[in-house]
Amino acid sequence: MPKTYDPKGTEARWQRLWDELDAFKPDPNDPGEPFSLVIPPPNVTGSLHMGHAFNTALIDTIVRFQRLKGKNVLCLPGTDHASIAVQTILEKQLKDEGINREQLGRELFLKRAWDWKAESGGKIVGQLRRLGYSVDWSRERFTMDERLSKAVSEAFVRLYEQGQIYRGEYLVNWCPASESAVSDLEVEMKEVDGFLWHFRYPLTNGPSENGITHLEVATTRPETMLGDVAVAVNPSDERYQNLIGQTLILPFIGREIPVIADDHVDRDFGTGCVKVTPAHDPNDFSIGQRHQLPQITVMNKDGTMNKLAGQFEGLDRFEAREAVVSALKDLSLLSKVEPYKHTVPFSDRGKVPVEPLLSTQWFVRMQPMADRCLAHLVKGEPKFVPARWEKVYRDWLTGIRDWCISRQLWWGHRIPAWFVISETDQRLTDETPFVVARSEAEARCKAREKFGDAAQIKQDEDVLDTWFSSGLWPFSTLGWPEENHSDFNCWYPTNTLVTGFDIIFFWVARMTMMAGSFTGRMPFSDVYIHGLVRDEHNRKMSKSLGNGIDPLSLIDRYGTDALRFALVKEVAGAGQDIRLDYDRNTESSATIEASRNFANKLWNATRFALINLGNTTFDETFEDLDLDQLQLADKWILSRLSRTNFEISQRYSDYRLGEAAKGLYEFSWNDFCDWYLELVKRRLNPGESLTNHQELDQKNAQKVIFKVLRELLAMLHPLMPHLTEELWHGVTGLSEDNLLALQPWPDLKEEYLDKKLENSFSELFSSIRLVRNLRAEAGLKPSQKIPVCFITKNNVLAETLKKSTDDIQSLTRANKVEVLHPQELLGKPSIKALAGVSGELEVLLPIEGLVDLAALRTRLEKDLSKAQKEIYSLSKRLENKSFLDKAPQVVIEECKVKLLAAKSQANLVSKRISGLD
RNA sequence: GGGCGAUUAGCUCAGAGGUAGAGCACUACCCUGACACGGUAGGAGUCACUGGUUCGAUUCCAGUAUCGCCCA
Repeated sequence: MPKTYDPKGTEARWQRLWDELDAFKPDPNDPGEPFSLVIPPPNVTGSLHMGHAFNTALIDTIVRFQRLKGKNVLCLPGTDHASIAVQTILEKQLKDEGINREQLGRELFLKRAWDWKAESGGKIVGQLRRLGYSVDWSRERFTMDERLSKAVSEAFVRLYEQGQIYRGEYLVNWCPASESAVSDLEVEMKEVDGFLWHFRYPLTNGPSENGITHLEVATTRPETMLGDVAVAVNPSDERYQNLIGQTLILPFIGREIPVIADDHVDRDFGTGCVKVTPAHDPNDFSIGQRHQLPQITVMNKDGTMNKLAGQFEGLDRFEAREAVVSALKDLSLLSKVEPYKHTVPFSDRGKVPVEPLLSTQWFVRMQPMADRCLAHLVKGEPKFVPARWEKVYRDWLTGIRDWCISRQLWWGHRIPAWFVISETDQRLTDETPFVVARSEAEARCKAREKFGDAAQIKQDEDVLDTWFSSGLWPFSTLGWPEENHSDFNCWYPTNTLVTGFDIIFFWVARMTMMAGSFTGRMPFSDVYIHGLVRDEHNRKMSKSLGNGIDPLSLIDRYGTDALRFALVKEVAGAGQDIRLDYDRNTESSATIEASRNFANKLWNATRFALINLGNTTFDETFEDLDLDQLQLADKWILSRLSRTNFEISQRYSDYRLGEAAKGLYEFSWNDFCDWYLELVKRRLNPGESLTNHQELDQKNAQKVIFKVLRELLAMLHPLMPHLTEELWHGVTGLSEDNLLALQPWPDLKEEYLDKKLENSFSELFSSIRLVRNLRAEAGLKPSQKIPVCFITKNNVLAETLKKSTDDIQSLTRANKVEVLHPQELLGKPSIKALAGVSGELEVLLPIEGLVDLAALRTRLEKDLSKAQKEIYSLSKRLENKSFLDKAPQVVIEECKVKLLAAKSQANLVSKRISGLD
C-alpha cells in the first residue's frame, strides 16, 4: 500500500464495478422498505458545474445512507430538454451558417436538436458518473422520451378536459430575442438607469376654461405612446376634474383619445396624468378593461414597430424610442427629460427587456391547484427542511397568477391541440376552433364528430414550457399514467426532494401542483432545500461572470471524495449558501485540500492497521469481542464508536449532513488516530517472545482496530464512497462483488456505551497534555526520557491514572510514571522538579538543569491569574442570593465544584511559584 | 415598499440560556516504524451595535447599522 492515497484509479475502478454489478438497480420486489428520490434533471445542453456537484453530493449521501440502512432504494437520474436554452443555441448555430429555422424547416431543425442532445446530453451524464452517483442508470429518463412525452399529452388533455387549461388573448411577457412568450417566473426584474420623459398631448377642442391647452404625461417607454388610447387621471384630482370626458389628440397618429378617471392613478406621481397603453403595459391593460378601451398593438413579434406605429413603422423598439422623443421635441411637445432609476423586466434566457405583448396563448389555471397544495401543506406535506422555506412556498401559492405554458418554439413537447382549419377557410385565426387530444388520430375523430367528416385539422405549432414536463417528473419517470406500473406502485410518492432554493417556484411548486392534480398526493414527503455554491468573493457562479469553478478539475486534483466531503461538510447550516475558497492562480482550494488530507489520513490509518495485522488474517469471527478481556482504552474507543454511530445516524436521518461529516471527521482523526492508535501501538509491538497475556492483548487490540475501522468506513461511506469501498475491501479481504455500498449499517451496541469511562479518559488525556506541555515549555528534547510523577488527592482521577501508567509512559516519553497522594509526599525529601498544575492535579518532572525557569515561571503566573479570575467570578455568583434561589441545583453544584477546583489550582500554583525561588 | 438570511479568531465557518469551538493560516519543536496531505505544544476573539426578558444573554425578544437574497 503506497504512502499516499491516489484517488484516480480507485475511483474509476469502483465506478466501473458498481456499474458492472448493477449495484444501484433495485427491483420493486426486493425486500426492504422502499425509499425513492428523483434527481433534479440537469439541463441536457449543460455541462457539470459546482451546483450539480453540490446537489449530487447531498443526494448521494442521503441515498447511500438509506441503502446502508436496508431500504429498497431507487435513486432515479435523468435530464431535462431545456426548450429555450437548446433552441437558442441551435439558432445561433444556424445564424452562423447564414440560415434561419424557417428556411431549415421544423423537421430538419428537430433532427439537429436531437443530434445535439445525443452529443451533449451524453456529456453531462458522463460527468455525473464521475461524482460516484449511486443512481440507477438503467432507469435514466429524459423529459422528451416517448413515455414521458405521452405523460405530458395525457396531463395536458386531462387538465384541458377539467377546464384547468384555457386558451385566450392576454398580455404576456414576450421575449423578442427568442420570439416567444415566457412565464412570469422567467422574467427577472433589474434596476436600470433610464429616463423619465415628460411630454404633452394637446386638447382636441382647444384651451379649457382654466386655460389648459395640453395634458402632460410621463413615461419611461415613449415608443408605446403610439398605442395610447386614453389619458387617465385620478377622479378626485381637482386639477383635471373639468377635463374628464374631453379628448386629446395623439401626436403623430392623430387619434382622438379620451381623458378618463381611474382610482388607480397616483395623483402625486409626475403630473398626475397617466398615458394608457393597454396592449403594452400590464397596469394599462387593467385600466383598459375597466373602461372598455381598445387595445392597439404597435409592435411586431420581433420587437420592431408595426404599421399602426405610423411613421415609425419598421424601426426597432429602441430606435423608435429615440425617434419618438426627437420627433416630440421637434413638435415642442417634449417638456422635460429627467434621469430615472426604474426596474425593467428582462427575459431570463434572452437577456433582453421583455415586452408586454397582447397575444393568444395557452394558460393553466393556478389557483385551484395551488389551493390543493395549500391544503396539503397544512398537514405538513411536504415537510420543508429548513422549515423557513415553507413560508416562501406558501406565500407564492397564495395569490398566484395563471401560468402561460405555450412557447413559440420548436424544441419541446408540441401542444396536443389541433385546429379545425376547415372551419376558418384553411386559415389559422384566433377564432379557429380546436380539439385537444392524445394523438392526431384521436384529434381527427373528435374533429369529425364535431365538425363533420370533411373537417381538416392542423396541430398547434407551439410547444409547452419545459417546466410543464418537469412538473410531472416525480411520477412520469415512474411509469405514470400507467398507475399499475410496478415502479409507480413501489416508489411513488418519493421520499425526499433535494434542490436549491432558486427553483422552489419553478419546479418544487409545479411538481406539487401537478402531483396533486394527477395523483392526489404530494410527490415527496420531504423537501431538503440547499443554498448556492458561491465563488471565493461570495458571488454567484455564472457563465456571464466567468467565475465558475470547474468541479472536474477539482476532482482531478483532489479526488471526488474530497470534493464531496468538503461540499457536504460546509453545509452544516443547511439552506445557507456556501462559499468555496479558491485560488485562481494556483487553481487550489484549501477547503477541499483539507478533505483530501482527511482521505489520506484514513488511508494511512488503514495502512497502519494492515501492517499491524501481522500474520493474522481477517475473518468474520475476528470481531467477536469479549468485553471482559479488553483494556480500558479498547472499551473507551468502542464507547466512542457506539456514540458516534448513534449521533451520526441521527444526523444523517435529520438532513444534518454537515454535522454528520464533522462528527465523523472528529471521531476518525481525534479519537481514533490521535488517541486510540497511539495508545495501542505498544500493545501491537510488545517485542520478542510474547507471554500469553501479551499475545491475547495484541490480538484484542487488532480486533478492536479492525472493528472500529470496518464500522467507521461504513459510516463514512455515504460521504466518501470510493475511498471507503477501497479500504473496506482492504480490511475485510472480501471479493470485489461484495460491496460496502450494499452492506447493512453497523449495529449500534448499547452495551459499549460508557459515559463514565469517556469522562475519565478525557481527564487522562488532559493529564497527558499537561505533561507534554510542561516538557515543551521547559524546552526538553522530544527524545529525552524522564520520570513523571502525578500528585492528586482526587481518588477517582488517581485510579484512572494508575490504571493507565503504561499508556502515559508511552505517550509522554516517560521512563517511569508514579501516582501519589499529597500525604505520601510528606515524608520524602524535596526534589528539584518541574511542576505544572491543572485543577486538582499536580505534575512533577524531577529533572535538574537544562530547564528554562523563566518560561516556567511565566506560565505558572499565567495559570495563577487565570485561576484567580475564575475564583473571583465563581464566588461572586455563589454569593448572589437570587442565583442560589433561582438557578437549577445542578448548575449551582457545578459552580461549587468548579470553585473548589479553581481554589485548589491557585493554591498549588502559588506553592510551586514560591518553590522556584 | 413587503419578507427572509447573515454579522463569532487573520481567513472560511460551526455552536449553544451557565465565561466560546473547528479547519486553514501563524509561532516553536519534531523526517518518533501509518501518515510532513504528518505529529506535539502554543498564540490569537468586547461573539456587529443599543435596549429588554432572565439569577445569568454571545445564545431568547425588540430596535439600529452593514452586507446579501427573494417578492412586488
